Amino acid sequence: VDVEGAPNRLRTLPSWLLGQLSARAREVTAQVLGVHGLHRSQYALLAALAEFGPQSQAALAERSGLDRSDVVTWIDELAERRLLSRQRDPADRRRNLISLSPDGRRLVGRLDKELAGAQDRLLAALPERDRRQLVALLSRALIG
Amino acid sequence: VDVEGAPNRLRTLPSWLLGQLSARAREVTAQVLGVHGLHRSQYALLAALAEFGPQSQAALAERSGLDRSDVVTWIDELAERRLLSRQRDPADRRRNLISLSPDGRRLVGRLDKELAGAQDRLLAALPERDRRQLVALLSRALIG
DNA sequence: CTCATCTCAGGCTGACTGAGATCT
DNA sequence: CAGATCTCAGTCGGCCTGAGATGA
Repeated sequence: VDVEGAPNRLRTLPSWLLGQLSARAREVTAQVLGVHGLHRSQYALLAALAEFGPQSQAALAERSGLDRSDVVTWIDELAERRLLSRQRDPADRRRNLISLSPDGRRLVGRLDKELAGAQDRLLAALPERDRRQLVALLSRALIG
Repeated sequence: VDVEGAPNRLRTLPSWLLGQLSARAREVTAQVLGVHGLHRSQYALLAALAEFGPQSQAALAERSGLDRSDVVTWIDELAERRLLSRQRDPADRRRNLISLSPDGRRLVGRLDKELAGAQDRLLAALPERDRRQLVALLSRALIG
């Protein structure tokens, strides 16, 4: 998409700019994760597991911002690839306790580096200082 | 989505932050336009027409960042509501010349104001100065 | 019984692809 | 002829809803 050729009404509209850049962000991250046969949602799940430890699918859905229904399917795949394990929680047998496997943990480390590279490509036009500024602004807009 | 409860790997990833804020942006703009029975894509078309004048559907697709196939359908609706007119271009009969109607032009003026209000809600946490900074950073990232 | 959790089936939308008809 | 334009049918991925089964 050629942003410069777009009408001023769009080129100056924050919501439109966000949509455009977010679309590019999707592409670069999907590309990186695709190499490992992973979906962006699956990285979110692995990230939540790496940082918060073993937990239920409901907790994972909440922390990764995914829908509980979809978590089922993503976890199915990850379990089959032995990146995590799914076992009934003995303390509450309604729950599945999801735990990252050693392979899963190693993969997260790899993905972190490769995703950092993807951000570099996405924000190639911005110097480091501006990238930090952008992240700060986005965070404040989301949290405030 | 609770951004603060998300894992650090996501909370600090530009692509993820963009995705989150862009999702909210979609909501607020879709809500505003929905009141007028319009889709976000249709506003993009009206904006391109308001700024660049009568033009072909292909030109509209290019400038609004939409797919040529989808433009057909959106224009169908807008034409039926008399917000624009669709007529064969006498100079090149492959083309449809799309022109904004007086009603269409009036509506664009209204939408501009209402969308500005939507941006205010989206970025309520940021003071005016930071909003300009955000727009500048997004533009530079997209253009560079 | 009520509520939480997981699972599955299906719907909806936006973005795209491919092919055909018309015209330059 | 090649190439541009418009149209339509259909696909695909991401996001969501609702209902059922199990268990606290």
